[in-house]
Amino acid sequence: MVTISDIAAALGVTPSTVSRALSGSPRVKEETRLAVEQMAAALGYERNIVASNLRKGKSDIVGIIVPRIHREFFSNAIGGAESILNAAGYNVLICQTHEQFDAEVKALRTLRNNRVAGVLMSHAIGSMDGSHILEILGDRIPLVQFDRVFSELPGAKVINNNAEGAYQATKHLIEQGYRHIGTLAGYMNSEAYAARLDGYRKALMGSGLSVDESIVFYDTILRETGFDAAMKALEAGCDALYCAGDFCALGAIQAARSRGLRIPEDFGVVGTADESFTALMSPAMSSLALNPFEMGRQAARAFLTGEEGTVVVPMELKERESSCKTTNNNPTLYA
Amino acid sequence: MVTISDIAAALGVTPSTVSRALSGSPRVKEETRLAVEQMAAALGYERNIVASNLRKGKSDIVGIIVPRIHREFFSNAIGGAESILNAAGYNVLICQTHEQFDAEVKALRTLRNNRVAGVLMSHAIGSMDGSHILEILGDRIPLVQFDRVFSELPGAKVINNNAEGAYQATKHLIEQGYRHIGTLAGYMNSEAYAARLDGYRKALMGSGLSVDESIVFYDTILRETGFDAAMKALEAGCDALYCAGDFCALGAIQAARSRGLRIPEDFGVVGTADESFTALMSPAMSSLALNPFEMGRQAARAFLTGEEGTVVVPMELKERESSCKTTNNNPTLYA
DNA sequence: TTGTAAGCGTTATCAT
DNA sequence: ATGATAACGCTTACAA
Repeated sequence: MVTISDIAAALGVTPSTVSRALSGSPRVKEETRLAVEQMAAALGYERNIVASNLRKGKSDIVGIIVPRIHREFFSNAIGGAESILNAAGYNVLICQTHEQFDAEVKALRTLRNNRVAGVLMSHAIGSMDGSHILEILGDRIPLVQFDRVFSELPGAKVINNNAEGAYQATKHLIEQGYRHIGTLAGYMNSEAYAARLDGYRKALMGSGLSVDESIVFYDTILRETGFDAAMKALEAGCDALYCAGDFCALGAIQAARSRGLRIPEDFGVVGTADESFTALMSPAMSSLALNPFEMGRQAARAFLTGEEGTVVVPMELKERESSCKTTNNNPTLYA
Repeated sequence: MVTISDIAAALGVTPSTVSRALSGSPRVKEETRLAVEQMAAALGYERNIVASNLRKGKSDIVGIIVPRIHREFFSNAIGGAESILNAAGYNVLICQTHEQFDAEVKALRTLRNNRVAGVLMSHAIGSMDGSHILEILGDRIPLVQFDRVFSELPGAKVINNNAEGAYQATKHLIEQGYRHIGTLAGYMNSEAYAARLDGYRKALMGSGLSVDESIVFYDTILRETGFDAAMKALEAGCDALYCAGDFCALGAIQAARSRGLRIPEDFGVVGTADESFTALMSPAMSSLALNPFEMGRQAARAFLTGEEGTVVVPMELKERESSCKTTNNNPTLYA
């Protein structure tokens, strides 16, 4: 591997001059800068970033920790962060925790030991609080939390406006004529799910409908548990469900079908996350989109600017067949 | 940040001793090793991997270059590679090319300049050959190509047995009673698609059916182009299509439905890639799975062992509703 | 404008 | 078993 010393030797100057020339310092004669650049090209020189980073005491790598990259939400969030970070000259080191506390600790240590410039993270379900994050990163490595955040930690945060989104989704169901609307609410130890339940309640109350706690179902985010909860909801006389996830919403649709109900005529469903299958299935499922790409962008931007506030990214209701018995402006993709 | 010198000073020994103690050298007295370890823990020391790597002239980072991480195939392949590499003490730096040659060159340079231990890659559609790869990585950074490979490059390769898989998929359609089977074949400048077409042809010929070139459609991998090609196939009297992708297969199903045909009774479809929507839609789509997780694992293993051969990962036909007019052992998820 | 020299934190080669 | 020293490749005061 050719180094700046090789270039210096070939030109009869010192490594410092070469270093200055290559890093665009003004304290170099135009003539020598040209000579250095030409020689560098001729020898096929490429700066050793490892050495450069060691000397400068900083890194061009930003670590991103997520539960699993194959979840669309996270891969899109990573894509959004990357688009901003690459443009700013940073590279991205991605770690998965598979929702496990131990893996999260290991990832944090790895990033710290690699002296990354910063960490963007969405914590594992297995992490009950953020004390380990603070302890490992210290106050030298900036942290930006997104989606799954520990409010008690300092630093920037990027979250969705879950309450507002769920409010809109529920209001949409009301406007479509559904009158006994339940919810698959998810896990209440997650701030995001709690906020969605809040929005659901506010929408009902705001429309003069009562909140029936017997059709609020907790801890249901999988298709299977969504199916079971929806069966109970049907027995309780529900005619629609706002679901805090897409997979449990899918289960709800299957449950309604197993009872011979038509969707959306007899039963309405809105999911959350806008997973790609929701638009492809038949009937196409309405879903509250999380805008992960934008969340990733905002997280990256917060890292770059160093602003420590909380950024709220709007959600967007995708109205499709499964909840539109009145209007049908978003027909299924199936002709 | 606490360094080995701090530990050394605190114990009245030299940095060399501390370094040896911490890296498990046998040339350290058990007693001092213990003292060093305790002091390291007490001071909260963590090895500076950047410095270590510079000195050792190697890195614990493996670069992975893919077109886009949000494609399920690639995020799963990355997951597979990561599972092996993390266990072996490596970390993973992920770069996306968005299918563009320029971005691929930039990614290769970034990884080279970071002196990564190796590169696992699946090249962009925009890369017409692999000369830039060889030129940038040289022979110092080991390269493993997976899925999209340039055969002419040296080094390890991991590919699917596309010909065999497409053969099985087409044979399955024949066994289900379809008799005029066309194909949406994809791009012939990709070795993977060419091999699939080959398998399709062999299956027809092996069953005594003739290959009708008028129902072999090229350059169709999107839903939209799949729809258009399928319409032509229907006019030509096709009763089934083997599709070299899942999205064009979705288009084909939509085309058949738009003509009032029932699936699978009147028209059979098999896609390729086993995208998750295929199992969720109705009718559930049969698809030839690519086993991306296993491909990632094999790519990582090839890097670790240094073996330079070509590993062939088997594909797996997922028989679902869209192609099973005889048997229906894989009903749709909708009850 | 360029050179000198020190140092980032670690590890390897000597020597003791 | 430990210490002294140099070196990995680069950057940056400081000096000239």
